[in-house]
Amino acid sequence: MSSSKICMNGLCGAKTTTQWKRGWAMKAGGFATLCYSCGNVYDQVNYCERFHLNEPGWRECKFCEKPIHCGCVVSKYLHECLDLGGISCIKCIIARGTQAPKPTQSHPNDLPNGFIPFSATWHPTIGNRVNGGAAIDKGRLTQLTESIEKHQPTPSTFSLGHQFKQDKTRLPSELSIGIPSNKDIKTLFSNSSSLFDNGRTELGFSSFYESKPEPSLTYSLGIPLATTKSSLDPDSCGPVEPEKVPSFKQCQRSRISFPKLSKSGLSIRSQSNKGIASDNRVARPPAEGRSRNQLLPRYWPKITDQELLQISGDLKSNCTITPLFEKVLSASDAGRIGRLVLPKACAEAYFPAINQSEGLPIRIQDIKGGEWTFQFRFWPNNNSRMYVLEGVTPCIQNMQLQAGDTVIFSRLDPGEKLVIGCRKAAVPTDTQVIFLQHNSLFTKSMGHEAMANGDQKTLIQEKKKSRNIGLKNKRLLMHNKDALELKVTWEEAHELLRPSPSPACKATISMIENYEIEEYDEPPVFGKKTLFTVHASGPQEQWGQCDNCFKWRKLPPDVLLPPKWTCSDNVSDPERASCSAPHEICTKELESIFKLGKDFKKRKLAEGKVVEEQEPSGLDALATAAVFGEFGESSASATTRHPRHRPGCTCIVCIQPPSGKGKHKPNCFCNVCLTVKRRFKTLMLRKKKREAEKLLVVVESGGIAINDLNGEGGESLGKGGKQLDLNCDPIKEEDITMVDAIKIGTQLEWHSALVPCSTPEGTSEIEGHPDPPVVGQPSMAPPTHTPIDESIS
DNA sequence: ATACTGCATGAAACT
DNA sequence: GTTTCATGCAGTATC
Repeated sequence: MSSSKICMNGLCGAKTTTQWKRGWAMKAGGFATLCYSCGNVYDQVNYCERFHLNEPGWRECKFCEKPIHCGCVVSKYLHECLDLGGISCIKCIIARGTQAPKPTQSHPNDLPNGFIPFSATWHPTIGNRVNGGAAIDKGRLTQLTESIEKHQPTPSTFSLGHQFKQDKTRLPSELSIGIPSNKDIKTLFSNSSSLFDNGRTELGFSSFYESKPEPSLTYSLGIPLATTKSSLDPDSCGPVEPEKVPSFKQCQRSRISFPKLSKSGLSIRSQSNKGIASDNRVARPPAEGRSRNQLLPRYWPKITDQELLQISGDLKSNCTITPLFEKVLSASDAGRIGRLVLPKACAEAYFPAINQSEGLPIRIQDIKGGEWTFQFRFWPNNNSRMYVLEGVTPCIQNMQLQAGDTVIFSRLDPGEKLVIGCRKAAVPTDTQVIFLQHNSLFTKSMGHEAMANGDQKTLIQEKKKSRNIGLKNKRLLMHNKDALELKVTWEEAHELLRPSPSPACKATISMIENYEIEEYDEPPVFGKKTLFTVHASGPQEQWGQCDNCFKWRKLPPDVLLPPKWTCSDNVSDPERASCSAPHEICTKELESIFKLGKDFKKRKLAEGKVVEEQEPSGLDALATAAVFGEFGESSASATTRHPRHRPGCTCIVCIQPPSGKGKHKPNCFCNVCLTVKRRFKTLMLRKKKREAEKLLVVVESGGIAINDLNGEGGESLGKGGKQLDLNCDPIKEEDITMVDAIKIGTQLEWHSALVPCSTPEGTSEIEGHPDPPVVGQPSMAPPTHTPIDESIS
């Protein structure tokens, strides 16, 4: 359909509109006409068919002096108020019609002349119509109003615009009333794509899918919130076919001149049914604005009526507040950088249009009445824009917000002043997700995928959907203090893993880079937690607690306890294989041990920042543990490594010096560093000795000249002899040349020069070790193997 | 060394 | 495949 007529919507500006779309069927015959540009709806005589004004045209809201169209729901200055047959001025939000909250002061233009609220009608073409209904007189209107006040059932609304997008979530009963089927609508609107681009179509039809009372969000701050549970007389629903007759509830329509219920709202309630996010927030489509229908539901304001009233009360102003959108603060939003990323659609819909990247300063009021000035600007981004508010830190801090909390932007009318509000995140949100994710991971690692039951998955999905902290905030999640705590717990959990007690469960031992790897066909089980004490000069001890008498029994360090363990299982110490046996050491000493263990854990937590930076270097933690063992009288902590490698263990895995951040200093005298130095020195001396002997044999037999050795054997050291290839096994004599030995000796001297070798007394003996040396710093190649438990985690 | 700035990147969401 | 947006990062400014 095309014509050259001018759009009647004075704000459309589409004076040259040449294309008109066919809208829905008119009860008078034919089809409504839609303005291609603004989506405004006209019938064939160019005026809105919705309210059937006696005299089409514009009138003025005498309250706010804004022009009011004939009642066309797409009029910029006329709020949708279809649900109960009323209209409201979008500027002053004072509604008139059957369901308007009664203003404390009468609107001068109350029930304008000629205004007749619509009611549902039946149209032979598209079935029940819930808009553009029959004309009724004022007497009938009064009657309806009384009926509404009498019944007050639970209204709900649904808008067609949403229906198209959110078809999947509609309740089965949703279209049981006089609403065209999707097919009908799609047919009718097959050429009306722009209709959904400007957010107007949603005003055209209403439906019902919520059973919960949804109060109107039409507020005037000077007006007490009226209870808007309401109804219409079923008669007003107009003639409909019996099988299509809407229920009483369906027939009435809540008067929403504001963001209405949405799919999201429903979704949230579904969540609440599952015990998550159990608030009664309902996401509402945003208020009028440019491209408002493009706003993602997650940005729809989920502000409760009480909160709105609270804000209204806080502002102590006789104004109307309109929630526009909200956003969950990301880590970067709430961070010190002071930049709040605005959803593009929201920024373009509700903030001033800006052409320059620098943007412009924008004043936003908080709910306490304080004024903040932010820089509203954008950055070019992939042929698009990224809108930010700069300088929000003071405001965020003032409101004591952090990542995960929500800021809500609203508009204060008259004056179109922006207001920023907030909502704190629910407490369990983050940890819940982390726990579940960890739980899922853990389950998986144990080979128990089946254990990740549907509830958990659902829970995770729900949380993901809710996006309180989105997936893009993984880092935030893991840097959370709770997460750190959890991480430690996770490591501890690893420690408790035991091979399945099943007799059929036998270990398959394979060698990977000279390390024994035990593999089991069956998933591990949790063992009993024990405590280890490490003395600098003595052997490490393990302590296990009896499940019966709760006494602590000393155990050999390599014993792994089953989940249930009692004194009678203490085969290693027959004297204390009974609960009646006394404690091995006095209670005070035990307390001391446990306190040290706790202190160690506390310290670990306190060093969370360091842990963050160093993660996932569990070896560093081991080194720390080793230091702890050396300098403390004794230490007790749960090992965080493979069960075989306890604190104090000096095997090649555990003694690897730290690398990267958190390196030990050259003059560090910790157990790890001293052991490494000692072993390296011993090894090199032994090599020197062997090579000298070999050379002697060669020289004596008139063999190879020394210079010739440079060509082959020297390669592994590099031309400058500065690089040492420790991937070769230095024990293999055939790989070592005299030059190698000399150069290695030089390396050792150089290393010694860096690290004053002040070997403690009693540790100066030459020590051999079957493992190849792995030295981290400063010029050594990193170890090539992956520690066992790191590969697990 | 630290803070600020403007853009780039890539995962996730969306179409 | 495209868009959005959280965050990284390099260059620059400031202390």
